[in-house]
Amino acid sequence: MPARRNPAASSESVDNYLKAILALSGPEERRVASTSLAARLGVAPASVTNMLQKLGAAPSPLVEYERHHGVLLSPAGRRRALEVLRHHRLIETFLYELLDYPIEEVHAEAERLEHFISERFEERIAAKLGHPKFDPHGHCIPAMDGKMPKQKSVSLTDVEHEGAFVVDSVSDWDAPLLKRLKARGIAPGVRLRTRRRTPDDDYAVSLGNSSRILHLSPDAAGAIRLCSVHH
Amino acid sequence: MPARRNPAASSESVDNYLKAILALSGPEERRVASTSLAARLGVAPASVTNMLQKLGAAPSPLVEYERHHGVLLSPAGRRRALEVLRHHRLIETFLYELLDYPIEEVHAEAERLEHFISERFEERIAAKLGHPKFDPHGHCIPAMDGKMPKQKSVSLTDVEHEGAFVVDSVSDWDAPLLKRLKARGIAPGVRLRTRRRTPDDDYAVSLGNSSRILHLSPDAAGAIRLCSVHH
DNA sequence: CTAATAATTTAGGTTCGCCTAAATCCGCGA
DNA sequence: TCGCGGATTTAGGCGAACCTAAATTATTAG
Repeated sequence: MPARRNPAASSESVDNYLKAILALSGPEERRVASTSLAARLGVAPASVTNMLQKLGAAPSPLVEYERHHGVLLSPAGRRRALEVLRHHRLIETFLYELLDYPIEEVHAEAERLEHFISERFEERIAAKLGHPKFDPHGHCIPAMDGKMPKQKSVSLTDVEHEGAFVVDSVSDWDAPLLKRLKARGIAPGVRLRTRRRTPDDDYAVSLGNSSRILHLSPDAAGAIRLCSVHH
Repeated sequence: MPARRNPAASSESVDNYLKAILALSGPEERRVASTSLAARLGVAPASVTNMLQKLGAAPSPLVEYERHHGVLLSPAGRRRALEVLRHHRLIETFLYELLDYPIEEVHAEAERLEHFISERFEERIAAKLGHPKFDPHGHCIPAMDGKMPKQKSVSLTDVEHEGAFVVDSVSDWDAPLLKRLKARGIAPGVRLRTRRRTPDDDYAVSLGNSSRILHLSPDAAGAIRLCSVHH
């Protein structure tokens, strides 16, 4: 008989759904709508529904899915998602630190490799890197037990008034955008001052001690997360 | 319209067919029978026929296939096969040299990753390793332009002095002998060091890093072909 | 409260890579 | 030359993951 495997077994595709749910459900673990998943994954909404039904109906489900009410990771699903995220961020760090990749290329490569590396590979690069806690974008790397300190940072879009911040991370979702921001000097660790927001969709900031003002689009602003530098 | 891709586009599966054909057609580039491919790939013969038909009928074919007469790599197919082989051997070297993998684990990991690394990854690990010419098993790594010096193997009976080798193949015409050798740890891929030959018909070798010495009969020695290891 | 609109699901179809079972082809011995 | 057996191909299917188009359900404005 043709060895049929567990329908909810991890596959590249399943991994990507789990990662997307993890990302979209945020720290409060909100339920995630299929439309947002579809947008994020670049597939048709109907495909999402299909997949979620499969993932939810498996003997040991990876998600908790209810028709018309979005989806949530099950404990097993969350575990797997965090493992893949750990892979992703470790690989990014590895490519950047040990293979001298340009920062804007690490995401795409990690995105492919994260699904295929073994436990041993994970363990070895983590060791070579000295068990890093942050990837080159400033994102926190989940520990092996799946725990991850919640990062408290704000999106630049949420900041309405003047203030001094440090760039905590820049979303690595959109490589060209990442590159453009880098070219303008915006990268993790950089100090940044916000201006009061007058026109609603113009984000004006200045970098370091410079008084030169940069104007960012809402898209760009949305990709930037900040930590305040008071006290 | 649903962006249908080139039917002969490279995929993990296609890569594996090409690799297998490359391996089985040998240095003289013999035509390869579907049965041997099926055996090597662990799939049904019918599946092989299917795949070969697709690969051969594509706009730019990767193989030259004729029904009932086996298959041969096209120039493009050979190029791709050598690229994947280069990936495989570079990755093995990388895992062994830079990530301190145990030698017996490098193959399985490389087998998965070879399909997914980018040109940049290839170039970077090659650079870090100093553009190695041989993998940790002693196999030659194809150059980027696809050229690869043909490896010439020697019979153990022709080796008179000490040296480090890799078992290239063990003659299979004498099954019991083959089995006995395997039981003693001698099989293709195994690293083997020869001793100086003092009595004319005693072949003394040791395996891997072990210092234990095995004594082989002329018959056994004649069945073993070796490649030298140029680290 | 109802109707329009937006989100979601169902139904039916595709490609890929694999499988089994049933032809068919080819070379070799009688 | 005939026919037999092994090698190979054809025919018909399956599951995964995707798609479009056509329901259906939820939400929200009037």
